[in-house]
Amino acid sequence: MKDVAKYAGVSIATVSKYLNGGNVLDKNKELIDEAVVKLDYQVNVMARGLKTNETMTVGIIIPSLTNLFFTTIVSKVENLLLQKGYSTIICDYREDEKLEKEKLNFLLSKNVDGIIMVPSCSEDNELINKVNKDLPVVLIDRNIEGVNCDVVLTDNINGSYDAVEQLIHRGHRRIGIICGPEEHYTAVERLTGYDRVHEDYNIARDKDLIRFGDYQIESGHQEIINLMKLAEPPTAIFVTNYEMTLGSIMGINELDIKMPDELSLIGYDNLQLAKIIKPSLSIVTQPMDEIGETAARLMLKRLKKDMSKHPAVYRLKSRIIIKDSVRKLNEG
Amino acid sequence: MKDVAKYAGVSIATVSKYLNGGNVLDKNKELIDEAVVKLDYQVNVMARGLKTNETMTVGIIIPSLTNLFFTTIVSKVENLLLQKGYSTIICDYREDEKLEKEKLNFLLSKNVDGIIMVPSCSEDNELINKVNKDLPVVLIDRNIEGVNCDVVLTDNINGSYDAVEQLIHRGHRRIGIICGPEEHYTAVERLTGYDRVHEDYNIARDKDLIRFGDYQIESGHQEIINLMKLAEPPTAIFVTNYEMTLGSIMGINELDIKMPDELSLIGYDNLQLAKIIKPSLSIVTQPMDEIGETAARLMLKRLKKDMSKHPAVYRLKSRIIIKDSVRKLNEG
DNA sequence: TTGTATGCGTTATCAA
DNA sequence: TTGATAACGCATACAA
Repeated sequence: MKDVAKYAGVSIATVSKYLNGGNVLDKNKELIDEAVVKLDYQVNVMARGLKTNETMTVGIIIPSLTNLFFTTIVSKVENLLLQKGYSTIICDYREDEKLEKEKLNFLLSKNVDGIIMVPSCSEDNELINKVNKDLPVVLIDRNIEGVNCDVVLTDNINGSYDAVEQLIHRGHRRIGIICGPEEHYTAVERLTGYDRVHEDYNIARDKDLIRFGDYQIESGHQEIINLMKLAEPPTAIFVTNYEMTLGSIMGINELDIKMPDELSLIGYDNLQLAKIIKPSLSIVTQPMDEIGETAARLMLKRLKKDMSKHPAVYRLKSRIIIKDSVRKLNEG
Repeated sequence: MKDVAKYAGVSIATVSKYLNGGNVLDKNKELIDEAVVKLDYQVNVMARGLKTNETMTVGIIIPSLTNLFFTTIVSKVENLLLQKGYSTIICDYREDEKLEKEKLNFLLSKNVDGIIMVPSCSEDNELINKVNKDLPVVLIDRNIEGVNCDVVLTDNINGSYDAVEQLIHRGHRRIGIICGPEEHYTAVERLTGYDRVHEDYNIARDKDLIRFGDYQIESGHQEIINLMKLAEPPTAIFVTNYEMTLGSIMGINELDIKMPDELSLIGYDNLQLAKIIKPSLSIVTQPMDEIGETAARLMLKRLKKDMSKHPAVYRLKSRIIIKDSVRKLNEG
């Protein structure tokens, strides 16, 4: 900037003011513009940060960088924040709660301006609340009891409810579900939807039909085999995330089960996959781009010190798409 | 730090020196340690950076955040660099070359200390070389003609050669291959391996058996169908990345082709997938963790101004795993 | 070994 | 509108 000032024949203060949107004589504007181009001037983010106490950096913490659901959201967030000049430091904690805390501390030590995170299910609210006092925190996908920061969720309960209801409408009564880990936030919600629709339609639940996986491919594969090997297997199965959906399709192929004749299936999350599978797969899709967009906008708003409606809770709608993998059961 | 100095009753310079590994009287060490804990002191990365001219930040640029191969590598890199105190700013350019340049400039404007990137195949060497003059650049997965920076690659040619050779050893002569985009660095290499082994074994190539996809699920699905609908379909097919392998398995299911009786298949990249598919899938796996580790170590070395053996080229070995999806063809 | 003093590149204040 | 100047928090050269 010193060089620019010298080249343009004005003071440093004038350059700084102009570059930050201040008013300057037209003559000087031109001079400075020219100098900036000529000298290829770039602001020193460190020096600016030292003064403004802002790093223009947002930390993102997710459970895994190899989970398509999270990385799709992160990709959206990253691109939106970058458009506003913000860097994102993306950390994954590999589903390890100890690592989660480490990454959080790391981001804090790097003086990020805000944090967007998908917390582990046992993350404690005190820590989050404490962090949230110093800088904006936006939670994604999972809420934490007693936490008072912004959060962007999907309506897992209704999504699950609607999916199972579609099966019921088509005459299914023995409906299996492959859930995520028993204490997991979204897993609990999705199971709740399944429970409620059974209650509402007065259908007794069979414990054997409710399986808990770990949201990984292999458990989807294993649990669908367990379900289909029951003495009285389900006529339809609802699988509650992408990885397990993938696994269950492998299982169906392995057992040579005809879909939808011998089994109706509704999967989760990946539209692309749904189109490729034959018969075309019915799924519940979460609006990943919208989730990312909402989280990014919310964060940008907070970064501008706009704390209106804090804490904000967004419940985005998931969408259910019924395709050929579901058939109507003949009564009797 | 001023506060720490005051609390400990020493000068700022003493605190700074101690905190940076300098020698200080034991008595003062204790005092400073106590003050640091008491005041929960954290260095101001901006102020430090302003002095040292280092941001302790490495930029990572990849084509896509939704590609498992890249995100696995990135996850490894991120974790290793963090252990040394480095942040990573991860950018994806969504396979868009224009966006790629934007992201590169963005990272430069953020004064990152180094850049690790998977370049688009048409990235120009001049730009990279220019950047590489100012800060260390490590290329991953794809090399660029005429570029003089460090690069970490997989031996695609040999990996492909070995895979196809295994098929030949088992009596296959009509071997299909589903490649990536025609100009793509790794796609060209993997096709070269296919070509060479055909030459070495004196097997004529049939153009119809060589298909070009785009490394996405759908093209794997489409091309395997094209291959199997040939008047004289191949007895074995080699699919050259993960997404297309996924797609081709969908296609096999759709066409109800019995594997390996009617078709032998070798896929790519995902060990987990290979274990789940029935019959168990033969694959070529790239050492993703090793790639990430090598790139991270190389970057750390360059960041320490150790420029020995520059530019370094690493060619990591891929591994071929033959499982039940490949069968021995009866001669005659 | 310790402390004083300087400067890193900005932004912001205030006088001109 | 402009410019001189202080301050941000730290690292370091140099003097003590």
